[in-house]
Amino acid sequence: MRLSHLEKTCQEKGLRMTAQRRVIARVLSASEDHPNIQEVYKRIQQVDPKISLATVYRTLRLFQEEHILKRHEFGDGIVRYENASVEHHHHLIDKGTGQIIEFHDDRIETLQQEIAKSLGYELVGHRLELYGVPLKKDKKKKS
Amino acid sequence: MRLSHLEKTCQEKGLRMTAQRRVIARVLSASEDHPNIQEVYKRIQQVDPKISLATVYRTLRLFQEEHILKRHEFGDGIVRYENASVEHHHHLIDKGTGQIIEFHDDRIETLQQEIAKSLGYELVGHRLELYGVPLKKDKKKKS
DNA sequence: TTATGTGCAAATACTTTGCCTTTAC
DNA sequence: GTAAAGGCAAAGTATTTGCACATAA
Repeated sequence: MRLSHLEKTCQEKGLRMTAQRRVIARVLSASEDHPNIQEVYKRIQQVDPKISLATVYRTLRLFQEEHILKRHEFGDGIVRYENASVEHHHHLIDKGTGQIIEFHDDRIETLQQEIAKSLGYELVGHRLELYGVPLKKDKKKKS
Repeated sequence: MRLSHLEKTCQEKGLRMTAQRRVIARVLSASEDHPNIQEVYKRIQQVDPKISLATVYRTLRLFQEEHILKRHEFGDGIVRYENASVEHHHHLIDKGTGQIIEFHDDRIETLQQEIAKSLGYELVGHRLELYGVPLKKDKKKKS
């Protein structure tokens, strides 16, 4: 197959597929990390340097509105994007290196539903981020 | 007593207390919501219209760095502040009205510690936001 | 064909900074 | 007295928009 996952998603949503959107969709499909706009733009430039920053902004906003992308802001004020089609998960951010680790935990999900309900709400979304530093495992060679 | 809570905190931290900082600390002490900068500025203006926006920015940043305030961004791109001295809690945001409800739940806290640990990290911070819509309680008058 | 998308530059936030004046300690 | 803080306007960033041209369907 020649279409990237995101290209297919765009088609399914009935979005008009221009060359620019194709490139942007491909770049994002290929991204397994959480790039910010500048990074996305840089990657796009490497494929087609003609694509303007305005188009990138417009397209990322469109993809966001269509729930093709998720927008994040991990406490450093920088907006990042992530392919929304990947399985539901949360993030643990390494305060030292900035590395982002994805995780999922059903107990948390259940608990959140429960809490929302107890407050009189139906949960329609949530955001959970953990910030941590690596555990010191000096005791690696446990006697 | 004449000093607001935040004024005292500032003194404890050894911050130089200017008239402007006093006003800003008082306004924030009196705020029980989660105002954004514009709102904070407006409230400050009502006390002392001479205080400049630059000073508000500088002071809010300072208070943040000193852990006197907490910075939030609840998904709408607007930066909001909250008195950091209040007890630890999380937020549930009403997607309809934007109303912010605070809650605390020890089970969540414990679970988060556990998850971080299982990923090899020591938890040093976290962020949890729930987004919900009011439950329909039509059955209010349960037969 | 024709509504929609794009590139470019200008406009609009929002936030920080330089510099000179003011002030807390 | 002196280092730190404030006011103001200018400078940065980040993002959006107006408009003429290009293009997908």
